[in-house]
Amino acid sequence: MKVCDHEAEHELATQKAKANMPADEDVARVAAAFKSISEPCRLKILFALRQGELCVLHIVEAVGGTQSAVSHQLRLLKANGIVKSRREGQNILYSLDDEHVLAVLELACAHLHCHF
Amino acid sequence: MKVCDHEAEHELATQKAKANMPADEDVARVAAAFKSISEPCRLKILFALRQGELCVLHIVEAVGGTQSAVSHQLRLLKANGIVKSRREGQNILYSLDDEHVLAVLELACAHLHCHF
DNA sequence: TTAATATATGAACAGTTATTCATATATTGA
DNA sequence: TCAATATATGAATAACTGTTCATATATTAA
Repeated sequence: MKVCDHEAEHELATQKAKANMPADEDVARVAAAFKSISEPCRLKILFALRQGELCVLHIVEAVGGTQSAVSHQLRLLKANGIVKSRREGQNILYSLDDEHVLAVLELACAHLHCHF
Repeated sequence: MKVCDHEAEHELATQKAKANMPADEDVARVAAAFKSISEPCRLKILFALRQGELCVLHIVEAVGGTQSAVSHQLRLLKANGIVKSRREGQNILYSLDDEHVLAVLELACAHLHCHF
């Protein structure tokens, strides 16, 4: 069954692409991670957390929106391993989960020729 | 107006977070870029293109789904600067836009402790 | 224990998005 | 020019997701 007119040349690349395709379940994990940082509201939270730990109301102050909305978004970010949190008295302090998060942010900005 | 009980300590971080927050328009661009690589179908396309240039029907073969769905997704990826394309005869050959794309993919996998 | 502060969460609605279907455009060979 | 192959796209529907509102939980101070 012919697929296109350059079968011979690209057959190998197609075979390799199929062979190296991660399992659906792994693709879903990566997709979920990216999805969690793909909404403006959540992305703003990450930009805010570049400064270090912040409690929820300070995040609300920095990114705008309601306490409830920010809290929902923080839960999603945490569930996807993008941020982590610890309690300190009445406050929950959030921070970026690890250095990968900041690195991905910076790569994306470089790709888009941004500088912040 | 008191926000929480550690005002003094974190006041500075909050101020810096607000001062360094990119403009809404820039946040939206970054968000759009991440959103375009946050769906399993589109992510599979990127994984396939790690092997190099592939025509549409070969991509369809590698990632599954219909020709139409893949074509719609490719358009989105291209509009967001994630992939590029060139015509060769009857075929359109797609490839990753630049090295940042692969780097982001690899960082994400590292973050999730994947190895592919 | 009671009041105040900080954070989290369930349900519902509104807006967004992926897929499908039918069809259109573009290139090539006969 | 006609047929075949490869790719793209508009419209419609179905599924998903973010926000809001009301309320719940947790910590601290009095």
